[in-house]
Amino acid sequence: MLELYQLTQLLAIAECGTMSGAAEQLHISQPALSRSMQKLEETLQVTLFDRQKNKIQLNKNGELAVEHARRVVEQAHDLVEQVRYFDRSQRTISIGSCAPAPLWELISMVSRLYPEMAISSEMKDSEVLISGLKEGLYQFVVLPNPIDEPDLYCFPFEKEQLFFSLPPAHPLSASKELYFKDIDGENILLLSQIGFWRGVCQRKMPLTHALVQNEQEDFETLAQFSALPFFVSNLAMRWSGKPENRIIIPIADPEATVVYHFLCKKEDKKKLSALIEKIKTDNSESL
Amino acid sequence: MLELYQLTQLLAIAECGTMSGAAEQLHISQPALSRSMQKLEETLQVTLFDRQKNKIQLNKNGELAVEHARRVVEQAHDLVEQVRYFDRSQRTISIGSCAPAPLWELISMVSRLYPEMAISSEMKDSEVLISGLKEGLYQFVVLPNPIDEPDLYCFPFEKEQLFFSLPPAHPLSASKELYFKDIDGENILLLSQIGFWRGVCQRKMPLTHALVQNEQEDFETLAQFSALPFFVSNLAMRWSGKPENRIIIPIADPEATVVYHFLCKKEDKKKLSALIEKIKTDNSESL
DNA sequence: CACAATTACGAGGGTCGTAAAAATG
DNA sequence: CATTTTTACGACCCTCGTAATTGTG
Repeated sequence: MLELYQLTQLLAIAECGTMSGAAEQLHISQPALSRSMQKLEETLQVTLFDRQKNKIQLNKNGELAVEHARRVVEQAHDLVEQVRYFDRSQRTISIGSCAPAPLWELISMVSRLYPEMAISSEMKDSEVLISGLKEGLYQFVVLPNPIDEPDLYCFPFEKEQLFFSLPPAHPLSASKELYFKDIDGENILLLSQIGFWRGVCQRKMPLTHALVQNEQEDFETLAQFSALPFFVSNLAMRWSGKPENRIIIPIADPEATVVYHFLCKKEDKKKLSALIEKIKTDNSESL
Repeated sequence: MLELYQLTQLLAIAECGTMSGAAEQLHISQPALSRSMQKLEETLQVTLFDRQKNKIQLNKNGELAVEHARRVVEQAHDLVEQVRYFDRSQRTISIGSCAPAPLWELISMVSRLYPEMAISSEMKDSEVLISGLKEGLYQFVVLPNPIDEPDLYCFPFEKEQLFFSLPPAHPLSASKELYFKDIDGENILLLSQIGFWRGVCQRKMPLTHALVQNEQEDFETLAQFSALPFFVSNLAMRWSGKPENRIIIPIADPEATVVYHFLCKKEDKKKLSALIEKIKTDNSESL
């Protein structure tokens, strides 16, 4: 009977050129390898090596066998990888979101409702999220707008409202409300992982130079010890509190307010019913 | 360690749907198969079956694993087939010929000169022989004419001269020589395996109806007990003797005489030197 | 003399089969 | 009660490692 271990051993010999070297690489003794290859030749009913008492070399048969063995062993390796990956994906809920804020609540909800599942989440553009949802890359996604498609189930999730956080000394700090254009051109502090807000910012404040921070911690330090304007939102403040010594001024542009929408395949609606119920009851309570 | 026998067992289960059935098909006991699959799940770190005490069924992981396993096992099978086939081809001399007569002598020569080699021979058209030679399908071929190509080595091998074999009562049996057209239109007896002679016959005797015999034995019986004309040649008579009670009349058309040519790759000339030498010395003796 | 491959022999791991148990329809 | 899967136990095959042999540069 041909077995995979024989093929991997054959490949090791092909790599090393010598049996003793291959045996070392395989963590077995030379005699074991020698007999194993004799057995392989026996099952194939073919000689694989030119033997010259003191050294061996693959013959034509051997070289052909090595080519095939490479493919077989590689495919066997793929089998293990793929099955493990698939199994893992079956036990993982993948969430896609257009912005970070919805994930804060969703991840905690999901981990409580489906404690046996692993959770993975990522932020992408709306088109990527929708196609990813359709391909099964995500179990559900969060978009900044509703979507009406026959196979997809969509409902409003929660609202995020953007504010400017200004130092008290800022000339506009007394305003009741502001527009993006009022601050446009000033340096502002910005986090890098803010999803679609990044695009909103660039469109509405094209003249502004953003000091982008990759680390949450760095951002908070700078937010506390600099006089730079930055954004906060109702959701951010709910989770992290109001920034100290700052004036919070709502942004009046319609783009500064979004209603996030939960989106999943209709066929997955049942699987996710617990989550959907929870979201909806929370929504009605918060009204 | 993943092994092939586990994958074949998995495939058997996928085919049978039940473990006991698969065990029977594999000629092992159910418990052995059950534990083998448990071990497979262990090495993959994944469950492959839905277990319900009394019956098992492949789950999603299992179905994916089966798909991959099919490929792996199939490729492993291919490995064995291909390597064995290649080894055999290394130990086989394949001869291609345009006609049967040259093979009679060549095969006996080759089997004596290369007693460890298997011999395979076949008759094909010239173009097929030449392309087959270039592709390595044949070690050498025999053509009815010389070929001049840079990579090929060619020399005249032996001459075959065609005769009519007529019953004494035949109206033309007293002729010193005959042409194809003299017999054209009569029924003649013909063997099926005569290579390019078949084409010669059809071109030169378009009106003749050939009674084609597939079996050498049938042909000889009919040759002996019928009054039909048939062909013989110097080579055929050297090997099988002159037909009894028959008049042998040479055919004067130039197409009735061919000089067979031996043809091999120049790169194979050295390997075949023993044979080539033998042929050449035999040729010079026969002059 | 170092190094490489093969042969000999005993030990251990793993798969196998038989027997028994548990569960289902 | 027949069928199917799993667990338990003992047997045997087979691979492995150590040691010894042979042959080469």
